[in-house]
Amino acid sequence: MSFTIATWNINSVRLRAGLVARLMREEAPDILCLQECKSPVEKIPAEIFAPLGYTHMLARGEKGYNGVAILSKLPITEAGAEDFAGLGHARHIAGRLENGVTIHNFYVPAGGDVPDREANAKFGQKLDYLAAMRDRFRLEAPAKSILVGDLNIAPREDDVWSHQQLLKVVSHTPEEVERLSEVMEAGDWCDITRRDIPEGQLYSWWSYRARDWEAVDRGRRLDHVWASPDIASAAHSSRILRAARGWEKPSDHAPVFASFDL
DNA sequence: ATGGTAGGTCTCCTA
Repeated sequence: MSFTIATWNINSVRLRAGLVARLMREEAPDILCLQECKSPVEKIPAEIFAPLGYTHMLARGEKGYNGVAILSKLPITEAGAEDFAGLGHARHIAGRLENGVTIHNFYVPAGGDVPDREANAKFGQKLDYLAAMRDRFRLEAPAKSILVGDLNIAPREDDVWSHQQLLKVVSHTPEEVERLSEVMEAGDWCDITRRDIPEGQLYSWWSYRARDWEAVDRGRRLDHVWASPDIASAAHSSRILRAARGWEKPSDHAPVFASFDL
């Protein structure tokens, strides 16, 4: 069995339902994981996605914040939605395919502006969230599992436009990068995107605030596809659809893809 | 050094 999975921080699934439909028509991933849906589950426009073949939906939502959804052409059943670090936010949902593969879809807290948990509670929440993810995967080593989402951390020097200039910017601080590597080591996860594309600058997010995001190209790789070690070798063809950042009324994130032959 | 844009919502909070 082969399938393609994509992860995309959509920044309002209702405002950008048309862009989701465009991605479904033009790229047709079998499974599309969304973050920042910013919608209660019952107001997600599933009726737009079902006619395009995405007849299965798993989701957690809140009124104006967070929210995660898995839209799938393949049958998928819910395999839990966990409240890491007890924040009470809709930041995780898991599903299981008929072949037994588990898919974790995460929206890790952004962490505010100041990288100091004393001065900024949101940064502390981000670190706590990552510690809870780490503990979860230490407790139960993931098998036949894929982890995707907006992890809000760009771990490598070539995952940001300037390593030096971002060392004290939330998303690329050494403390966050260390926490993310602890999550990865706890589950023995493989960073599929970087295994497939090991060289060169690679970004999945460009700020709305840049005057000309494409020319300036000050991006960060915040969105990730990981696999457990038993299925990592089945993954291939990773890519980031940078063009989607240039669509009309775009999300500030581009979708990240990987395919699996299982 | 600063401010820049975007979305959602009981007008400011979050990213």
